Amino acid sequence: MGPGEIRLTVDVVIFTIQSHRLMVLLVRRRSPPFQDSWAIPGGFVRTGESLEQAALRELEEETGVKDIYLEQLYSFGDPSRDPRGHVVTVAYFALIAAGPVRLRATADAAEARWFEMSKLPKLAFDHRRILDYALERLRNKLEYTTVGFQLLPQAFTLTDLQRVYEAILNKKIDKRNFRRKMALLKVLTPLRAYRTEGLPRPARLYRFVARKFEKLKDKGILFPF
Amino acid sequence: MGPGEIRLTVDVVIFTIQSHRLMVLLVRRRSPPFQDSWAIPGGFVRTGESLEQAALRELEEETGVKDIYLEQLYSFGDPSRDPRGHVVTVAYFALIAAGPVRLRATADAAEARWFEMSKLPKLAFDHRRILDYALERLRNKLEYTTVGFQLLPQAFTLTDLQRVYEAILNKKIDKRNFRRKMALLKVLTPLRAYRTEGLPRPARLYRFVARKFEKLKDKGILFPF
DNA sequence: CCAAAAGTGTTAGGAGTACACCCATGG
DNA sequence: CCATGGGTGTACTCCTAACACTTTTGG
Repeated sequence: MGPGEIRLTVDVVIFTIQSHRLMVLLVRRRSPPFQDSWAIPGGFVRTGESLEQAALRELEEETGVKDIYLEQLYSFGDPSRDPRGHVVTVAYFALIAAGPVRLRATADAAEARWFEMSKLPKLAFDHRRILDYALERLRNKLEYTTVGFQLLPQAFTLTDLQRVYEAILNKKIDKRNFRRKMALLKVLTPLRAYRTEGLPRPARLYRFVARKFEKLKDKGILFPF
Repeated sequence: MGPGEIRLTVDVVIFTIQSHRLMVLLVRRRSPPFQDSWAIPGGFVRTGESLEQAALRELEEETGVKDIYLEQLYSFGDPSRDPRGHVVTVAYFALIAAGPVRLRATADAAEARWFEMSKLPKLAFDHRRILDYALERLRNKLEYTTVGFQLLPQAFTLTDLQRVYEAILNKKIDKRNFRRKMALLKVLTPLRAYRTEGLPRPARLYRFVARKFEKLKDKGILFPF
């Protein structure tokens, strides 16, 4: 057996928020191994294609979305992870803003569905491990980057934002402390508009302003909730 | 061109400390492309071998060391990174305790040498980028993990430890603040012994005690120098 | 007027930072 | 006795965490 026999795939863990819950996109496998099991969307890397291009391609094939947050997660290469042979996968994770996403019908996967991260089905291959790792990374990044904002639409309320943090960290956060911290960070601009639908009292809408953020990392101001 | 034409390598960025300076191990290439250039040690992953096994194998081939700190860094897969074709590499970084390391003569690399991270030669492929990324990761990890201790022998003085932090972060740290923080973390046990050689006054030796550390991460006590 | 989510301030404790002098030893 | 690196404490600032009530609206 020579080195040429190793094959390379990318798998993309796609997160979003729905009803204040962290969701992940899974596809049902149509062929063996693990036929009919749920799996993280992914596929083989093509010759001449970068890893990130391959991940973006898989992402668009499944969801039709472009221009979203994408980050390399980790590479998994245990030779026994795929019964068909030695398949190394480079895992990515992607964040989609809360809201309806049209899932595409594809040739590869008959079915694609969002699952709550806290209610996962049995997964194919080592995909459960990949998902656990992705969640851990997302939790860590929440504390020192602005990934939290990537999961919201352009305009959102402070309560929306707090719910994102609570859903991912799986714990309650004090409302006053949360708002004070966000105010201190100065990465939010209040909009003229308010949200009124379904609310007893209108809630101010905000927008994330990325350019202000870079300096904060150097100043050590973070999000340690 | 099919997916089978992508080849997979591992490259291992091997750091150590010498004379209070952060050093990295490089090998001189004996064949094209980039013949005679310096490069990060690495090689093809073998079928049936895990990525970590491959990294450990390369590490041992170059240095003869085992049982050292090894962590996956990132995967680089730009199709133009190797002129011979599409070669994806999974980069690792390894930390070797300060002290003399016997570098092995190998078939692949005629020459292997330690270089100061601040005085690097021109490197083959995209290895400069990999090295920059490894240094960034090392700096970040220094602040919230115990990687700093991996670069020292079992017994060390507080000044030794401070020099490691200073070498990696490339800045002076206040001695009193550094020592107070280390005392607060309670991960060091003083030994009975002192170091006397070459010192005006003997310096207490310490040992790192890993078991005490895990809880600190949860408590949010870190190393933000 | 009642229910429900929006919005707001204070206090106490702990970590970070800046800063200067005495101590022990070898030559 | 002197040069050299080892070793120690204090004051201030700032962030964190805990905690409860008033406001605005729709029904």
